[in-house]
Amino acid sequence: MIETFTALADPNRFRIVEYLLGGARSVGAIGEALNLNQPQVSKHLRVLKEARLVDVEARAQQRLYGLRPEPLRELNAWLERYRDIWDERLGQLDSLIEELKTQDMEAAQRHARKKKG
Amino acid sequence: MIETFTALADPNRFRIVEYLLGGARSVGAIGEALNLNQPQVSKHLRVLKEARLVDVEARAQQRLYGLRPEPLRELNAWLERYRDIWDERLGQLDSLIEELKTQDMEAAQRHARKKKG
DNA sequence: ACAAAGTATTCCTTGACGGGAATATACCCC
DNA sequence: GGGGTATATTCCCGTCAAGGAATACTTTGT
Repeated sequence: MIETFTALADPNRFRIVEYLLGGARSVGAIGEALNLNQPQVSKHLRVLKEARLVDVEARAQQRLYGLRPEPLRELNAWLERYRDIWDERLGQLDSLIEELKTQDMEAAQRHARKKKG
Repeated sequence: MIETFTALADPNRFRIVEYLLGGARSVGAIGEALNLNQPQVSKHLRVLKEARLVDVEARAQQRLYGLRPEPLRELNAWLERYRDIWDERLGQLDSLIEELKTQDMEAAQRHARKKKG
């Protein structure tokens, strides 16, 4: 998780990731598109690869780098644990909403029991 | 976005955020719980505050720090743009699935046309 | 085998960041 | 208002990471 954040914390690496959203690209293409020197592109891609954010496919003498899903999934899973904080609901209303839900469920149960009994 | 990643990239700041998931806490409580010296806690909280990940509430001479939703929401929104990559589907199977869906739709259309005609 | 294209690695320098220690600031209570 | 508590800030130092330049490696085509 921290490695993911570290990898994405660098502006140029972030740009690379954003760029790769358009599909896998070669090192040269990335450098040209983002106006970066080739060595720095390779170095950033190394960090991204170690963070499992990208993988490589050899294509002749080129290397095509593309995004990988795992770290993004983990990021999403991590974020889920904070749902109570960032989700639409404004916190204060939480308990109220939960209360209403509970009331609904209780009402439904009463309803079901009535039918049965 | 990058500021969010930067803030969360530091191990101790990450730990602080995780700890605050349990609710707002004072600087002293954070330091004690995570075994950090008070000045470093204050410094990390400063970074987190500038990244809008936390806010402060004065309580006597204590300061209660709590999580804020905005950056987490932004993170979620950013992640959404990568859904095609990290969502359940395993990438390679994507086109196949899309194909099947299309076939289903075509079948449904044929079906509908038959009924109509 | 050689030349060229594409990429990776190394070396160096510099700036930013985190931790420790000391100090400053704000608030409370008597 | 002085002393104590809680937090913020400053200074210093060591480390680490990013960029530039040069170089090494690998694959391809002839």
